Amino acid sequence: MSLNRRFSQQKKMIKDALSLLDHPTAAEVYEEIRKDYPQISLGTVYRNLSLMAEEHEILRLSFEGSPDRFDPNVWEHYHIVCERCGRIADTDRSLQPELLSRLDGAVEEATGFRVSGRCLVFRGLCPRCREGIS
Amino acid sequence: MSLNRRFSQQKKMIKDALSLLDHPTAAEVYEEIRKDYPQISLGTVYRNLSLMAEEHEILRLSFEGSPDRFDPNVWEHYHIVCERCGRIADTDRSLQPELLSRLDGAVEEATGFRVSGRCLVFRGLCPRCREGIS
DNA sequence: ATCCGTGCAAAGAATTTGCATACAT
DNA sequence: ATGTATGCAAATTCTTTGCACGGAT
Repeated sequence: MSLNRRFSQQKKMIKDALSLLDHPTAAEVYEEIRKDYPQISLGTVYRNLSLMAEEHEILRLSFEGSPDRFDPNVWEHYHIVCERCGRIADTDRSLQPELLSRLDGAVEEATGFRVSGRCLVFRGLCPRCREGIS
Repeated sequence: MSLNRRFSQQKKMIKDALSLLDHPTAAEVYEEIRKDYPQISLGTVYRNLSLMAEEHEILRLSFEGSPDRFDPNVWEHYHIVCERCGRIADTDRSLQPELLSRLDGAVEEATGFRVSGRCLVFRGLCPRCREGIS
């Protein structure tokens, strides 16, 4: 049942924009590509991003109050959003596996669910925005 | 500058539906209320939910692939979604404050952000869906 | 009597989809 | 030659908003 997917120049441009832009929305990817290739269509951007996310080639991220964002880093990792400027940073290296499995264990015990993954989004102030506040 | 908000029957129905339905979407709240009060309008449901969320009277939750959901429990708490049936459960009591502050601390150290909150969504299989799988 | 909240419908934002053509295989 | 992927535009889905009217204060 797996379809034969072809290589396309547009898909490559989309992946490039993804790495360049850090956690962009589809519209941001579209605008970036348009600089070099104005005939790109927003539908193509959405189509490729959705397909790649389905195939786990990239991640689709959902943040409250913003359109979906996309991430070429498919390793499970987590994010923190600056509540002042909206900047998004990865928290990967900060979360020891030991801490996560204790967390999962606690959740499993309390809910009876079997945990297979997590989506952790922290909120806070980024270094730049912390200056001049206190 | 705070406006005088009035009491309305509709707002009460919406809060009632919220507690009844666990993590419903606006459309689900709307359908529930329509059973008893068919003239309710979806706009009114959205208007009230958005206002209440802004005033921190309820929470607005964003899950990937689903419209926003609403929660009358305003204490910071977390959720787990069944990847088979979509059921959403709370994980509150399971997460010891000690574990969370270690998590926050690790994130702060790695990112330089100051953490002020988190939105934790776990993924897994609910007890019902685990049966008959292995 | 005032003026906020409602119902309705239209507008708006985000995303998906149908179709004819272009292009990778 | 075949059949996906594209560009375009229309369609969907989710959510917000403008306006005249009804209801809470």
